[in-house]
Amino acid sequence: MRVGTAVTTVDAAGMRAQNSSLLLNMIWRERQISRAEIARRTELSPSTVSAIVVDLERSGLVRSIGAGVSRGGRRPTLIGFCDDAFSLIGVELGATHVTAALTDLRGRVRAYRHASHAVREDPKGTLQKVRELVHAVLDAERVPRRSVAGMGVAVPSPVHPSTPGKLSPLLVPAWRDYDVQESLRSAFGLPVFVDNDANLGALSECYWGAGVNGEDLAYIKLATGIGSGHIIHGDVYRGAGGTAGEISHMAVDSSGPQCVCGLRGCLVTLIGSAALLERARELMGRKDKRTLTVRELVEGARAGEPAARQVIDGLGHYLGIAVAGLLNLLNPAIVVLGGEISSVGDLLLDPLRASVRKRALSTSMAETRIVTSALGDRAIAVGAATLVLQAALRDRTLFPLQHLGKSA
Amino acid sequence: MRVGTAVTTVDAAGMRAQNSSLLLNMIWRERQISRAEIARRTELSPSTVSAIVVDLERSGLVRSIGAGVSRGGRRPTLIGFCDDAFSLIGVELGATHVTAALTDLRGRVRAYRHASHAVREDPKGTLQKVRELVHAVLDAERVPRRSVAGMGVAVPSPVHPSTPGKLSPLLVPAWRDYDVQESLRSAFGLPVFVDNDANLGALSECYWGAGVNGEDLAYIKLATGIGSGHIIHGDVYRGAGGTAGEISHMAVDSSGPQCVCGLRGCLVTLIGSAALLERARELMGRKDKRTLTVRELVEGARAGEPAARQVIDGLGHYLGIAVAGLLNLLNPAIVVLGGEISSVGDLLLDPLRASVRKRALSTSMAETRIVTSALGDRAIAVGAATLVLQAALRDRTLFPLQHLGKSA
DNA sequence: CTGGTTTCTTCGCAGTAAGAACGAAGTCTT
DNA sequence: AAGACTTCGTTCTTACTGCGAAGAAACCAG
Repeated sequence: MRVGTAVTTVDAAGMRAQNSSLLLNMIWRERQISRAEIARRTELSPSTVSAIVVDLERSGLVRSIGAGVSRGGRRPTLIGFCDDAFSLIGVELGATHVTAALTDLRGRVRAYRHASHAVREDPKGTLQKVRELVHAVLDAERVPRRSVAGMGVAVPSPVHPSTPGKLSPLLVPAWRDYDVQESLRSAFGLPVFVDNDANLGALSECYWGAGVNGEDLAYIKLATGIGSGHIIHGDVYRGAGGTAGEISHMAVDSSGPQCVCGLRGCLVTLIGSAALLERARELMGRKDKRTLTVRELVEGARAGEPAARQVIDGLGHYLGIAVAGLLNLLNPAIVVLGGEISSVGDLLLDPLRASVRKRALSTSMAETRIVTSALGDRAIAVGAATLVLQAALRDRTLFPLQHLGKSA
Repeated sequence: MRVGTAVTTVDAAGMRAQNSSLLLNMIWRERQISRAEIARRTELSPSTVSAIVVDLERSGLVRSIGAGVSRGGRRPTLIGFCDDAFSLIGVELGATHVTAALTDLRGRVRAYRHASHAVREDPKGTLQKVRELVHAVLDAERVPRRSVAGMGVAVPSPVHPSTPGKLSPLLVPAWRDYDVQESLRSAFGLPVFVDNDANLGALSECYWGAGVNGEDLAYIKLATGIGSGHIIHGDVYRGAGGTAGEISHMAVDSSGPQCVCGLRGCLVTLIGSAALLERARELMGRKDKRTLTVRELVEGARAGEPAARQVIDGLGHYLGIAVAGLLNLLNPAIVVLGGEISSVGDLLLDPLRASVRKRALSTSMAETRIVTSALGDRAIAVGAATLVLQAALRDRTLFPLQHLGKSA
């Protein structure tokens, strides 16, 4: 039985590593902070704080950035985090596209590439495409391989904790013989982290979006399928088999339409992109016209088109049933809606909140904020890069050694 | 932003505390293990292991229990955990009853008391009753106050993390001015831990029941209301506001009966005890007879009564919808059903599993076991005591100092 | 009985954080 | 403007921890 206890043994070096991480995290969070303030907050002794800061300075992760305001005595030296000390790579594999982003340690995108590709059907070509895009973003900013801490990859499939590189053979059968993590690790010689796209959307929101200060966050990705990602105690929650958050086939209306999965009224048959566009076409009465896109639906709703508004209202209604269940079950501090359709903002939030209010415990509802994402279409790729950042802030050794010369 | 990193600073004493906890946990888990084996598994040096074991022996938590089998050389001395070193108190507050259990450090009940009481309406009398029952179980085993590590209390209400002693003013308004934790702490001078009953059922299963070896576990309590508790990474998950797992009003059938909450087809209106008994009465055609009990329903189902079987089938059907949603959302390793009705076993599990299979992702379904509880009606009280055990195994200082004399 | 193995303890060593003392750099009062 | 007081950061000593080598004890095999 392994019942939630620290499983890590500690020696002197481990003690230093732990305190060092703690400081690194604090400096990263605060952006600038003095040694004295760190000592006060951590309750570490001033001498210890100084010693660790020297370490961190030597590795190039932090540096002095001038004096702060006095508190009645000598002015403190502010220590700042070096956002540019290392770069991160985030890759997003969608159903039909591949993107790569190069970010700094503050989640800022310094280079970005996008390409359409039949990801599901063509693993080999996809991996080749990824290599091209990653090289492109690295070259665009002339970033040496040495200063990259690692690579995160978002995949459109659940990821089993014990085989992080493998995609689900049921959902993406063509990838059966491919290992995303292994092939990219050997291609670039970098640490590679893989996770589900919705999970990384959640991580992105937790770090750079609406989830700031929130420990427990739920993210719902509205797209072809409906996926959710959950941050619990600041960490992505993956479940025992890595399929936590797969809510496409949650039943919300037993009298709804038949789904390919065999059930009636699955979330995806009611509010998946295909269903929404189909409904919009019906209401607009333009069956003959060429394919409608989500973008057009969003623009229509914003322009006040009744049909588009009606579709969004329906989305809010059904999504509310699922969100209410999620609130009662998980009680997150915040629910963030992502995916292109979420850009309609309040047009979606108003009916959604109304629907949720009717169904959720008033206490859990009162403590939960429901918002739409403000991070845009790069959120997933940035979330992938964030996975590396998160790991490296915990274990400094992930930041490659460099700057071996003494910085007087 | 506090993004899931160790928030604890470490010094030399903290290092020892952490390693000490690690060893204590291992000895507790293994029941008996040699120093050499501990050193191999933890990768701590033999000298360190010996030193810590001396510490633990001095505090009375472990002791030598003879020699083990040789691995080709000197026979190892086995160290065993002293299950009787301290006692734990677990209290359960139900809607209409109060129970108190005295357990050892292995979850064995050494004394148990039960009393009916109008808990919801009478806070003052309830607390008085708790004091009586606790004194009774202590006296029954002649346990001195000194050897009790603490008291856990299960309450029929969500518990907000920041105010653990307060019950929900919405669900239990009469308790507005009472603080369970504070009043019992001052009454007994012991550490008091409070949590929701379903959460503690989950904890109980994780330690003593079906969840052994499972880190992620979901427990569903089938009673007047439907509550669920979740163990995530070995810890009770409470959510941001403490209301995680309140699934009574999860919507599973939009064409179902009207619920007091305003919605149609809430779980509780379909499978709450009242609904099940009502349905059974209808099917049995004995509207005139006196009130049916859950016990009678269980016995009827076991005896093969068609009406009872049909009610259980319906329970399995609806519960399956909720469990499927839970699997897709949280993907636990195991789902445990508790509450009196769950004692029908396979009669419930068969239709439940069939219902779930139709709705859950096949991958998450494949990895999840669904079982009924085997712990009986004391599970919640024992879970409350387990809350203390869990805390004390992490932080040894919760075990009160005694045995100050040298044990040569 | 002898050589090899395993277990556990003892002792010196290295690494870490704590704490006291101190100089440096400001602020504030007079 | 001068001196007292406060805060900041460093240096040095001390205490504690875990590690590793060495050794004693206990056991097995031939």
